[in-house]
Amino acid sequence: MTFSSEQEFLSHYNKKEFDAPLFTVDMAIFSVDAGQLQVLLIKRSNFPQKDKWALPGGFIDLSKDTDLMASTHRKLVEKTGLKSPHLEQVATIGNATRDPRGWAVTALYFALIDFKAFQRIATEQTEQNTTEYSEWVSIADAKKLDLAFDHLQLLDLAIERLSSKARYTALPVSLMPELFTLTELQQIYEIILGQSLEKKSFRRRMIEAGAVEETDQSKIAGKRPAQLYRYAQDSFDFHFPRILEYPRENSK
Amino acid sequence: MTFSSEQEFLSHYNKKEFDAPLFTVDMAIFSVDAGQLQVLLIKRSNFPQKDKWALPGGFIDLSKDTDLMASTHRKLVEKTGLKSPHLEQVATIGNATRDPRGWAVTALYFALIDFKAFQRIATEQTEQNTTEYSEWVSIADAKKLDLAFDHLQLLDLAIERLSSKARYTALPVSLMPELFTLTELQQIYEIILGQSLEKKSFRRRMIEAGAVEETDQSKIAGKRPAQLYRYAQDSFDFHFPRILEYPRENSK
DNA sequence: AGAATAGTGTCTTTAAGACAATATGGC
DNA sequence: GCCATATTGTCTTAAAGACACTATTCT
Repeated sequence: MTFSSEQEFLSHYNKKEFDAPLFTVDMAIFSVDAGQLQVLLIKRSNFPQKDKWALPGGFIDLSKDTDLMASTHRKLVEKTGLKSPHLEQVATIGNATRDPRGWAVTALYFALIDFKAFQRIATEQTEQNTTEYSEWVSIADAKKLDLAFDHLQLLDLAIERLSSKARYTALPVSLMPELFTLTELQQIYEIILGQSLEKKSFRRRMIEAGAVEETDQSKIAGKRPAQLYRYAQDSFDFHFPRILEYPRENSK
Repeated sequence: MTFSSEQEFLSHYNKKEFDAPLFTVDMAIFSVDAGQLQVLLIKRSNFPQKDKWALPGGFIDLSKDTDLMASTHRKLVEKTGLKSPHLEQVATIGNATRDPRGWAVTALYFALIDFKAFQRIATEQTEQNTTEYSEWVSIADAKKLDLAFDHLQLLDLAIERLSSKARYTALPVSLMPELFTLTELQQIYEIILGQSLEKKSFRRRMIEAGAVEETDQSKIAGKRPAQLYRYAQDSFDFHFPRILEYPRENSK
């Protein structure tokens, strides 16, 4: 059948005639608590892979979601109640075997949220509007679970992206509350990178590159009070001029 | 309807019951010729957007393609005849308005190929097995065209990824033949970055980081013969320790 | 005073940028 | 010898790493 115009073509077009892959979005929602990087997992309440732990995600709602980011954002709000955390696409994985229902594609995102803010919201909305049970799991524990589908691999991709971006961006600031001390921020970086950082270099880098700015407040928590800083850039994707190095050989 | 086992669920599952977005892969195939970055565009021979220039791409073949990369690779081979160029995912874009047929998602890739190798293959297989007309277009020209769908935006994304990776990886080497001179390689970098680079810094960087290695051959092309080098890493994703800087203020 | 945490001084190191100088081969 | 292009020498600069030192508060 041939058509003489775009309009005529479109009026005859029926996408159900074609075999399309399943398409979902999945996300790794990260947070830091108890000195460890945590990820929010849900327990699947439906087939397939019922009762397994999985990354939150699901199908696009073609009538509600205007674009991929909006769809992911909607799911994130449903799970956490948080409106504007950092959300970023990691990769898109698709193959014939990852889902027993058939050829399936997933767009993988990761989100970074402040654990304290999540707790505040979670206690407010006592009744979660989700039927799925969810839980924060440390990365170390998550890697030991038998996650649904290829979600272990997806989780690895997301962690790798996060830690590689922590080497040259201010991204980890999005895991912090509005005001924070540089020591607190450094601890978050160290958890993400799995490596300890030089205090002086870290502070100099943050301040001199203009990533953070002093506030007039300080935080008293036992010992010497610490200066509170706030993030001083528009985007968490702020790039430092250089990468954080891996530890040098000859350091004691 | 409830199911008592995964098997029972799957035997009743019919994906056509659900409304899924259209899913395609698209790619920006880059090459350098005549001192300019070029992209391979095809002229669409079917509706929708018939007769418009577009990035090569299309639907997944669920029976032939094992995964997304394989599908993209197959399309790339169909267009260029080249088997193992660099191929990399850039991003996945999906929304309700980018395709008149409905909610559509595309996984965008870019490929880097040696223009000379392409010409050689193209003349070998005189009869291209593609019905679509394709043509190399310089980036400057491509940006002036009224490309199909949101392909102008996709092209921009791919170019941005390429040039940002040229700042800290050896990726542009994949646009070169097996053996090349450092001056030739530097020219490619300069075209991609749209910026001239310091000769000494460039050579030192390439050699000292171990990205390239001398061969015992040299190239005579008129004036002083130049040493031929080959790439000395496994992956084109080799990272240099630092980024190439933007030109300094006080340089003459 | 002592402990613990916050914050600074300052020397070293690494790799890039600037730019002048030298080398090689064709004509 | 002259020109064009290839290649090197070497000084400067930017920002990170190392590590010791000082500062502030609590008990």
